[in-house]
Amino acid sequence: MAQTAEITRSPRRAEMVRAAARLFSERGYHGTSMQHLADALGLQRGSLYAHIGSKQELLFDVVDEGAERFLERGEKAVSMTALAVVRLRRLLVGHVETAIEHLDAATVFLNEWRYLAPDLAAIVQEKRDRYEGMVRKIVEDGIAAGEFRPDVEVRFAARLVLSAGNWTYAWFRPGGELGPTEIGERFAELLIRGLQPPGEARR
Amino acid sequence: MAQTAEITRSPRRAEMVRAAARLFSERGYHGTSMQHLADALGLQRGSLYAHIGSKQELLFDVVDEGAERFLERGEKAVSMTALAVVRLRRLLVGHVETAIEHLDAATVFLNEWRYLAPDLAAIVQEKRDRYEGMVRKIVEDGIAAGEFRPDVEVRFAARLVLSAGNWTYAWFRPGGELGPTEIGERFAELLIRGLQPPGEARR
DNA sequence: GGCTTCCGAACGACCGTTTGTTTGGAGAAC
DNA sequence: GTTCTCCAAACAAACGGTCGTTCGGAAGCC
Repeated sequence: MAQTAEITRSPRRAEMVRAAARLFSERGYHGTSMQHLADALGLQRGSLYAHIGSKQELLFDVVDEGAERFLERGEKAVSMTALAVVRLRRLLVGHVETAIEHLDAATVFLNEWRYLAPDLAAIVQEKRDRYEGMVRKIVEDGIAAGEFRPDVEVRFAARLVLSAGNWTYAWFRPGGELGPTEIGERFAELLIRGLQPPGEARR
Repeated sequence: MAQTAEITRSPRRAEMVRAAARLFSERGYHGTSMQHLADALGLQRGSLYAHIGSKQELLFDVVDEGAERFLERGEKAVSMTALAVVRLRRLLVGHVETAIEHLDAATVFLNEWRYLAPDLAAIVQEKRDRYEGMVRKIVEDGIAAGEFRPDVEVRFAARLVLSAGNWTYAWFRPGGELGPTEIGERFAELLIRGLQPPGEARR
């Protein structure tokens, strides 16, 4: 064979994954052709295959990289020795920071992962579940410790928290008045305290 | 010309828009071919063009239909004569209900609208802004009336509310234990009261 | 007959991928 | 210092297939 497409992680390959992350996030997976990617790197279409196995493999690399980053930050937050409120705040700030620092990969991770083939999707699904489990753990701890209302439904609250966090950077534009950290903090604040003033009777 | 692609809304055409909504939501706009659509309707590829002008036109119809439904429900909620808390609750319940009743169109409205050509995207953007404005209005009213904390940032809170609402049906599966109305209500509850018990000191 | 609806073939363009070959340079051998 | 060998990187061309769209004509129905 003329060229072997090994699984090696060369620096050139990393460049390609990065370029793919940007294109996939802008145009979507199916909206991005290998021609687009080749153009972005100043290459011929076919030359890409000296470094990658397939377009699908490229998608997996981008998505998995995104997942790993969230997991890393999340684990730090859950394993802290602190009040649930503090840990939740830390996780949310980390979440938003990670998402915005790697906006392309995060966008692809959220919007395009469903185009992964079943076996690859399963790997990512497991990591998503693990992450959601972290949020649930914190909420559970908070209820047990009396920091959160005893009547909040754990699974529901966790989903809501992630939902809000995941949509946040759909409207984030770099150069706005608020940085990632500020957004994360306000975000946690609002979720923990709610819109109502403290002590307000329930309506 | 043999076939005129008018702007008429025939019943057959509506069928096509509905089928397109389902396919676009499942496979994405670029991941759906006219062949897929023709198969779903038991037709030949070319036959579709007796009813529609282009694939892009089909996307616009699906997205715009989704937008209109949200606006209709939203307007009912803002224009109510009631406490801001009540109106917010009503808007959120309506939002989730609408989204789930028309899950396909809502999904396309959220995930695929960015593939609209600039002039069509602008029309949808205006409607999105209008909807966001409604949420902002309610939050503003709530602050003015003392129902919400005076220090909540209106634009930020509104975005957060919509963010959470928009991701909610990404994980909604029909036949689960909770229906759309229940989800909407719990959703509003959590956003208004927060995770913390009432009267809890701020940490 | 006129209308709507669809078929079936064709259009040029582009898709992701494979292939054989060329290129430029690094390292060893002389 | 010149040759020779080797290798990774990229090129250019082609593969079979699919893309969205057009169009002439054939049915079916009023």
